[in-house]
Amino acid sequence: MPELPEVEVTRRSLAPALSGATIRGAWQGKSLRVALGCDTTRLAGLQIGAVERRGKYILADAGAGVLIIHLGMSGSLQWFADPAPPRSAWVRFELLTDRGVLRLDDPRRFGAVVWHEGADVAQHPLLRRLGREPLEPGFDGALLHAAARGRRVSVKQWLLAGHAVVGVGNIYASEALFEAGIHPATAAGRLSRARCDRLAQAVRGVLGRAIEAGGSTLRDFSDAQGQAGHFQHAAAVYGRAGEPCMHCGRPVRRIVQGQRSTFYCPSCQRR
DNA sequence: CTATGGACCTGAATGC
DNA sequence: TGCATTCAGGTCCATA
Repeated sequence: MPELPEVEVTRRSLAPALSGATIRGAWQGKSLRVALGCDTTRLAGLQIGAVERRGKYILADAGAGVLIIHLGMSGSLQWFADPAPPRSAWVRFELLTDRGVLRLDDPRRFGAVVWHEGADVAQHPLLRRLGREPLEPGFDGALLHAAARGRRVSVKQWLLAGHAVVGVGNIYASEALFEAGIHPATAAGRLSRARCDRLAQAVRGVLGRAIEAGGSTLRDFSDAQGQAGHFQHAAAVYGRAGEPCMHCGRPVRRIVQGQRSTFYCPSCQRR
C-alpha cells in the first residue's frame, strides 16, 4: 500500500487519537517480517507522546521506548475508539489503549512492529542507513548530485533504494522522473547538477501533492480514521502503459528494472 | 564497497 | 466455471 505520502497521511490521522493515550496492552498475531521483540505486557502503563515518521516508518514514542511500525507492501493502520469490530484474518497486531485500539492489517505480512528501548532510535538497525527526508530542509539537488557521484545503477533503482532520499516508492519514482524529464534508465552518476535540481524539486512536488490529496494514487488507500484519499490525483505515467502521455500524446511505455515495473514517456524523458 | 537477483507472503486480476 | 499464471504500493540478504 504505502509509500511516504500514504504513511504520512496515516501518521497525521492517527496522531491526535494516539498521542496522549495510555497503553493497556498489545496483541500479536502471526509473525510479521519483524515482530515486536518483547513481551506485550512490557508496554502496559506507558503513555504515548509524539507520533512521528522516518521514511516509511511510523514512530510512536512511549517514553521508555519507541514503537516502530512499518506497513510493508500491504499493511494499513486503523484506529477504533472502543469497541473495535472483530478481527479479520489479516490483523497482525493491536495496540490496546485507554482511548481505543490501533490495529495493523497486513495480508502479505511484510510489515513490521518493533519495540525499541534505550539509545537514539535513529540508530536502530532499521533506521540507521536511511537517506534524507525529502520534505525537510537539506534535501536538494546538491545533495542528490553528491550522493549519486560514481553510481552506475539506474536512477530509478537508485531512488527506490532509499540511500540518498527516503520515501520514494515504485509509483512515485516513475512519477518524479516523468516530472523531471529524466529517463529512468539513466545512470544516477551521470545526472548533471541541473537535472538533480529538477529531480529534487520533482520528488518534493510529487510527494507533497500526494500528501495534500490525502494519500493519492492508491485506489484503495484510506487513512487511520477510514477516510479515503482523493483518487483524482491520478498518476501521470504509473500504470498507464500504452495510454497517451499527458504532455506529448505518445504512448507511455512500461519496462522492468530490478524486477519492478517502471513507466515513462520515451519522448518527454531523456537520458 | 557496488550491483544484481532471489526471498519473504497472500490476494486480485488476467488468460486459457 | 475452473485452474494456472502474473502481478502488486517494500525491504533484506546472499552472491559475484
